[in-house]
Amino acid sequence: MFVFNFKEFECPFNCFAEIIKGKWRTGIILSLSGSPKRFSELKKELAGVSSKVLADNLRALENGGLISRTVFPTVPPAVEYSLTEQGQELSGIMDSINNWAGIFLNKGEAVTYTE
Amino acid sequence: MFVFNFKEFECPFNCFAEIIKGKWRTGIILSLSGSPKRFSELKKELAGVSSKVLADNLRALENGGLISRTVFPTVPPAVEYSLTEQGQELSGIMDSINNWAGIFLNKGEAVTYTE
DNA sequence: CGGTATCCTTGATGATACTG
DNA sequence: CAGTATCATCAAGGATACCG
Repeated sequence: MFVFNFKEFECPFNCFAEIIKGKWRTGIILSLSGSPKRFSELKKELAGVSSKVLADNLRALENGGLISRTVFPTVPPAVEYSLTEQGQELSGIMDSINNWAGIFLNKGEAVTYTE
Repeated sequence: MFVFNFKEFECPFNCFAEIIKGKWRTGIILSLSGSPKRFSELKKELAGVSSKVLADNLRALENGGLISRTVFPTVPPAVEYSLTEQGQELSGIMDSINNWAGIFLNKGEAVTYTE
């Protein structure tokens, strides 16, 4: 699998777009902003994601320095994912986004589309 | 073509993800945040986009209330796209994103934008 | 438990041609 | 000028099977 290096972008916004790209990465960041989680916990929380796709995206975010992966050498193995410092800053940005979109959605109720 | 209604999302972040979805919508918003632009100007600025894809995305953003489309009944026809009030608020959010990503790209050091 | 390895589907994008 | 109509392409995502 090809993992793009986020840091190779010239344009900051293209970099951001790559980071949150696809159907699952935003959910991963949001979930980990609550607390560190194990692979199976993430898979349960992100209802519908397959192991392959979840692993692919976790690898991309880890490679980009936004999350970190800690292996506990127990039997059976336990792996914990958490946000790095940069990942936590990103989750702050996502809070702003969440606020804006929340307001946007409420304004939407005032709009009447008569069809 | 199917145009999703942004306002139908429950989750604000999914709503935002849908709004900026794909390769071109962020560029459209950023371009229009500078000044209103005509179809051909946008196409020139977003190097590589096809008429079809540009039109599809403009339609989606217009439908979502983020940009507005004004037709001047001249010959040949002139059409101007601009941000709505909600679109301008979104571009403010995108500025925050741009700042964060700029810092991220410089590995955590403060970025100074001297203009 | 936490993944990989394959194969397949699907939808966004791109190329090209055409039009009021 | 500002699109629409078709068709082709390609990578993200999903299904399933398997493994240390």
